[in-house]
Amino acid sequence: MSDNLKLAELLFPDITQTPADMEEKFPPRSLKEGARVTRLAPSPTGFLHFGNLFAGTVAYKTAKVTDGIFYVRVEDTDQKRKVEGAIKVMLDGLKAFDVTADEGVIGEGIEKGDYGPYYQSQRKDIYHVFAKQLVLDGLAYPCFCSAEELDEIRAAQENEPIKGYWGSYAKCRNLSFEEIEKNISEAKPWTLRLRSPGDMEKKCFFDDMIKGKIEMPENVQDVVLLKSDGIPTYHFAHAVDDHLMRTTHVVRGDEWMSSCPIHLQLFKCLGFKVPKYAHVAPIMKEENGGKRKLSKRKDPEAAVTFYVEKGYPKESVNEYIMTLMNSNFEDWRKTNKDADINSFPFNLKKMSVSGALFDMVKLNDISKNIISLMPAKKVYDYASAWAKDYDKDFFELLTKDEEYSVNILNIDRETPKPRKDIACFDEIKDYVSYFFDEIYEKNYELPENITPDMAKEILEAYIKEYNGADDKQQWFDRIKALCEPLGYTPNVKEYKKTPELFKGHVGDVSTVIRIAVTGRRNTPDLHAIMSLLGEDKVKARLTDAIESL
RNA sequence: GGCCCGGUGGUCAAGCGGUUAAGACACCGCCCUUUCACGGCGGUAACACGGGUUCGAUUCCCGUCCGGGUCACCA
Repeated sequence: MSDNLKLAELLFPDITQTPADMEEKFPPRSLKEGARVTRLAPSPTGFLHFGNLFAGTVAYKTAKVTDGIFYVRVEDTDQKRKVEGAIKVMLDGLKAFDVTADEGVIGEGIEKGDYGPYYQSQRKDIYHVFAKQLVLDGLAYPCFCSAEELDEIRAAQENEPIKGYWGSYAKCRNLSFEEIEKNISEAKPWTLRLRSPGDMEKKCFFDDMIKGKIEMPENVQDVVLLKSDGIPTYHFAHAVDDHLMRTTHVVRGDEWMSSCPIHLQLFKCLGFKVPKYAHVAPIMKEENGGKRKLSKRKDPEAAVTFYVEKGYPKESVNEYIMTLMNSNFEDWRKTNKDADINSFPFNLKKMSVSGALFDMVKLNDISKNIISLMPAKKVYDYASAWAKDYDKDFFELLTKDEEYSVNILNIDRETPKPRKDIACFDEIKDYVSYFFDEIYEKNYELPENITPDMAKEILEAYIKEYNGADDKQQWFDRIKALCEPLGYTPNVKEYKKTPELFKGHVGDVSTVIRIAVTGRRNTPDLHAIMSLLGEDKVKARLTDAIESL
């Protein structure tokens, strides 16, 4: 019995299956030519970062445009970082923006597909099959170094160009079988390390779908494959899982770029075909003129829940993400106004190589456009669904009289040039507040050229003339008729020519009325507002204004 | 520090040997207008720097500077 064989049996006595068994159990997928298999592999930290959504969307679209498979795998190999309910937070966040998995972890504790389990913590035996094979091939060995010893090694490597467990620093690399056997019998904890066949003089290459051709020195580090608890490190799990789950395109953050030499080597040692890589640049945030990654701690917008809580429609966030992903998306959208976002020909190769700054103003612009194009009923449905979860009181108010609310939201909507006032549903309460006495806040602050007496004079005259049954033309004619007797002109142009002849113009008169009725100087179409409010309420407000001024 | 990657207006970005260097957001002005929006028209504003290669470089090469990533029994 060779030493490798003895060692393999010593380390993995219970593993009887072979890599060939695994190949048979998880055969290549029969998908049509060109179909890509992608995945999102988050670790369950209880926080879904915008970057996860972003990378997830990239992976999702990549699969969708090729009629492939997008699956979710949970990378829960770090026991120390486990958080209760994390899976739900993650899946809810993805689902809120239509990133839904075809396979893998599709719900808390719910898995779908033939390539599972999709929780890494449940794949221990699978990893061990390949770990054992590596030992058999002389490509892996147990390491008994303690954390302290590892620290010492690091400390000794201050001036070494290549750090880590390699070369003469790899103390356990050449332990004899007897030494190992002794350590094991003494129950010393061990990790399994790769016996790296790398040559630091040689380069390794790969062609990244986003970054292009990359050349790096080969890996020479004897990286840890299995931690002392027997659970694999990211590197090892990545190789085994993405191979066995038949991932064709590994979409992940570009912080992984630098470990590619390790991954390439691992695939080679395991006899796996290397998948295509697509390393996505992170979304950045501006700070003191510099750039840094969107930070979970500092930036509320780093959390996907932020967009849900603010009430951004999923369409808005998705469109914004698309503009960041493929900058030709905006042009496409311009010529395909009503097309389903999924019919956009997303192209991995058009992804930006470096990280884009997150632009809230742009998101708002996109969102305003999208909401402006929605029918009032849809805005109502979205807004009330949002309010139900995030503003209970407002929800009651908004849904008390659906027709009334829909009509409010319909002002200046469904026209060729709809208003673009609302970016997220969180803004609606304020936007419509003057329609509801319960939340209406009066504010009679007048423009500088209008004194309270002038305003009072206008309102007193107007309240006598006001008729709730007027159509828009009649309504405005009546306001105009008010002008001259009070010393204003109904003609704005005339006023601009000879302002000294008048106290003001129709605009001033209607502004006073607007303020009295809505408590604001700027609103959408006043006639529509007053019609919705109804004669009684309008009169009450006018009266109140006259008394308060 | 070693190794990677990147640097076109304030932002997102087309262009990749010869262009008046697109477009979008933001900003400014004008028009429209009872307010605010919307819409229309116009405008300000960019190839990090220094060397090459070339008839010609934003585009190719080298260096500098700047920015980002990474060097764990974390992912």
